[in-house]
Order: sequence, then C-alpha cells, then structure tokens
Amino acid sequence: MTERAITSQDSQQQILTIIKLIPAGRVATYGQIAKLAGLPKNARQVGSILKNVSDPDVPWFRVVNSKGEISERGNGESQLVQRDVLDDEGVQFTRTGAVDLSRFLWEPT
DNA sequence: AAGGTGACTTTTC
DNA sequence: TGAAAAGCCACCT
Repeated sequence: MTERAITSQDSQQQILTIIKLIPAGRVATYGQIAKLAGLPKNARQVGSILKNVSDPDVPWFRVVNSKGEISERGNGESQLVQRDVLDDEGVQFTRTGAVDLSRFLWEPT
C-alpha cells in the first residue's frame, strides 16, 4: 500500500471533523479540539480555520476559549449570533458573559 | 524567504 | 484573583 505524508490540509480536515462531533448544548475549547485532533500546540490554528470555514455542517459556535468566553474578532456580529444560538441550545452564560465550563464543556466519549 | 500576525493557552507575579 | 508576559506555530505578506 502507498504511504502519504500528512499535510496541513489533513490537519485542517481533522480539526473540522472533531468540531462536528460536538453535541448540541455543549461547548469545546480551541485547545481541547487541537488536542483531540492530534495537534496539541495548535489551538490558534483552530481559530484561524474557523475564521475561513465555509462548511455549514461545522458548528463553529460551539467553540469558545479556555475561559469559556466567546473569542474576540474584528466583526462583533458573529459573536452575537454565537451567543444567541448557544443560548437557544441551553448553554447558559454567567454574569460576566462566559460559559460555565464546569457544566457545559463537552466530554468526548 | 523572512518576519509579522492571531476566533489560543499556560505560566508568572 | 487577575492582568501581563511568555510560549507556540501555521498562515499570510
């Protein structure tokens, strides 16, 4: 059988696949996803990919930073959407506008 | 090709 | 407890 080098595109695909596994009503952190994808040091890359992604099956709104906050981005519009959708799914926000990770962090099975 | 950037995380103080 | 600095590394110029 033929071998093939692991390309960065594979990694990106891998990351997107992981994100698709996050169940509704739960969130995951960038670092967690990076680790699950086998790229423990690439949390930033996860965000970088989410910035571009076009695939509608990827629930990018279920991804938050290590503090449970919705990460900053130039255009605050999608942040509002993210917060709204998560709220609809039952993910509650604290007074400071963060998700309570001890209750809503996704625990892969 | 080399250096700046960032939807991050962890450590330090 | 919380802000600031350091660490990281694929992408983009």
